Amino acid sequence: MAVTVRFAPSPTGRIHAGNIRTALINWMFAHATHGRLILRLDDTDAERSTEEFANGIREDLSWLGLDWAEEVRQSDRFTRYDEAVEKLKAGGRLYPAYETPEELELKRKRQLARGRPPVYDRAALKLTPEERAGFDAEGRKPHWRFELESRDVVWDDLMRGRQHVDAASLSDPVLVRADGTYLYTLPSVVDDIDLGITHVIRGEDHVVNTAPQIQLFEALSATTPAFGHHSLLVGAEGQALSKRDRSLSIEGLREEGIEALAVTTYVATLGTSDPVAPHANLDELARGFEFGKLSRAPARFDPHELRLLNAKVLHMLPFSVVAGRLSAMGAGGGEAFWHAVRSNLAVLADAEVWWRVVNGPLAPVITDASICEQALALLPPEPWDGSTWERLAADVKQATGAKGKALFQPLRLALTAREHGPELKHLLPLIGKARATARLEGKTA
RNA sequence: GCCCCCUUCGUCUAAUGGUUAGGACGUCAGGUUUUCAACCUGAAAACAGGAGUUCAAUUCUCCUAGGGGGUACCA
Repeated sequence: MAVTVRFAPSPTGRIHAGNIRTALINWMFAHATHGRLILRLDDTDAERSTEEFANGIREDLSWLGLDWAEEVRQSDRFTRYDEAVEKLKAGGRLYPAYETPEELELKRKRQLARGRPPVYDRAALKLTPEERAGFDAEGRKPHWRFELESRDVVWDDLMRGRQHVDAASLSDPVLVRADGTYLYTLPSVVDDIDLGITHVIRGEDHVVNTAPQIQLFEALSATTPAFGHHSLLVGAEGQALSKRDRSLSIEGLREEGIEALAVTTYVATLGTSDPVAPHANLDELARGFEFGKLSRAPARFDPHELRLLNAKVLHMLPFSVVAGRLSAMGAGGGEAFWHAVRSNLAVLADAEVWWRVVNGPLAPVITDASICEQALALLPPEPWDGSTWERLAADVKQATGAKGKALFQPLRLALTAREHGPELKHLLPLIGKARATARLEGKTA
């Protein structure tokens, strides 16, 4: 059976590095197996879900180059969930409970105080028909719980190996709220069934959820998919990743000028036995993907390391990939320009500075007028190429007797107005004779 | 509180019941580029702690500590 996986964010916020890891693992697995990735928007919570966030998620995924074969949203599928509810009621697995959230909270506190796990006591299961009728007559609306079978639930996790969860230690999950809306559990399972999901790949925060979900698949007479739970990312200090940390949001990273490929490469190789090193594209990343390479320990997401990787990724990007963005920022210059400056960039936007150096206008910095004068006089006729600079430097050296830093620093400052930068050998032909002449004369050009 | 998972250089990790515990990133030093970056070479740098099993434990077992996750009418 063809692999079908899904990435299921809830559009109640923008996605961050941790979500992207889940998305990326799903994408790489689908890609490597020629399977399908479905984007599922878990928007059953109408209060907090917005179209704006949904757009933001699509935008972030697209920017990263993670495409999906199909999109579904849970808010379109309520009739399917209603049908599943009927089936579960008919099977005797769904029961109404009338406790208020406050009452449940109190029960939990009492259990905790006695050193007991806060597991629902199933009081509602012991209600007589008369008692239920009484609550209904009062106008109290029940919420609905799924009655778990008290047994050890076992599955072979794609990343963690054989897992056991004792369902007897779990509360019967609420599937339907008192107001009739759905919680995450049932829609997720019904969607996985209807969409033919073969592998549920998500973060380890869902490990325990898997037990009730497996029982739900069974109660709905469906085949259970394979499950895989990856470890979660933590921050540079080992702390849990916060959804509010903007430096970790995909939007924030993009605004900072980080390359999409740097983000995907970093997140895909972090916490794996592969070195964190630049890759040419997503395909290459997907080719190396194996569940077994993922460590079970949480990995640290360090923005500083990401920036270092970003520079390396940038240095190997071919001109064709950046041409459009360079001209969008007003830096023309073509391939020669790109190759001259790319290894001096930390983020692509830095190219703009060098474009001005090459294209002007630029006010030169004259620190040694006589060297500049000599250079001016010795400027050869165009066309200029990669050897022009070396000849010029040699000629000026001979004419002035200056050498080393005393020779090169004044020329660099006059020609580029800064102390550091790409090799003048590559820069000089791009600057051209007209601008070089003017700058050596101390004029802005 | 209870349950599950995890712990090897600063970071991501490899390997193994007997190894000089390997690699990558970073750091430091040298080279190269008469600048910076890039590049090349080299160096420093780790088995969380304690018991036990064993001729031998980083590796197996237990305990402790630390980290992560779960324990919702969140997802």
